[in-house]
Amino acid sequence: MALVKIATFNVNSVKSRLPVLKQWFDASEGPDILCLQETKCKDSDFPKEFFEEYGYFCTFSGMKAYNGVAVLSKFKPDAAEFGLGDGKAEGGREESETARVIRVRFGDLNIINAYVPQGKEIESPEFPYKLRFFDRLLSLLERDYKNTDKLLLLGDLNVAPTDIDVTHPENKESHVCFHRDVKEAFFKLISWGLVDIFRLHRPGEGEFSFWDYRVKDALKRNIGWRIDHILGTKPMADACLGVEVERELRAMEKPSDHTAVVASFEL
DNA sequence: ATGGTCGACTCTCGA
Repeated sequence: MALVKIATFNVNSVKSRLPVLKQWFDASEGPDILCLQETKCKDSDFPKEFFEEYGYFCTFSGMKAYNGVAVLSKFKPDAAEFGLGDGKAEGGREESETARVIRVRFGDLNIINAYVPQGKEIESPEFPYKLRFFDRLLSLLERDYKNTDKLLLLGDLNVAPTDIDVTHPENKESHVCFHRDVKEAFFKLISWGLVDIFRLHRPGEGEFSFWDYRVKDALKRNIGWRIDHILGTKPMADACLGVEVERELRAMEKPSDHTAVVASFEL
């Protein structure tokens, strides 16, 4: 049995976020497993050495300018896979899908780090693509895992599933991260056998992971969204001791618009 | 309050 801290953080460019990450790692021990999204750099540019100095093994898959995911871990992964693995990437989207999903296994612990497409606008082709992406995540769970496995699905899922996950739900019904169709897709995924572990430990209002750069004093006024998620099977929910939202990272110089969410497990 | 910024890459797009 050991305490294992597992985190998700949309960094909006890993290279520009190194000072924030450095302060975080220096101030505390740093999570044991850190899932990043929107690293925005190709694999040859990934700042591997930075993370290795803090004792992390690096598993990453990126592309120039957009998307990109990474799993930094204090344990060496036993296996790693990229993308949804269903051979169904639509024309021209192969590269971006590989840069949106990483699956890593440590013994019997399975981690899926996902950056779900944002969806642009309801009337755009990107929105139905986003909905299909959720369906394909569900197919991946059905295909490769059991809901009795130790499994976490975490990352920027670009959906605020309930009214308390946004600041003003009444005017967000046509937002791609709050439309009923995307909430339905989220709950369909959940119903496979996942628990919203973040929400389980933080049931109150005002628990957000993202504060838009464009909203004046968004962090101070706490105008945000809960779109970064830590979902897990029941064995993982049972093993979770607590969840922390690292608001201080969002308050630092040159923050990401998202912050890190960290769950502690007794595994 | 996705209006207002930020990051990557050419100046405009994506979030």
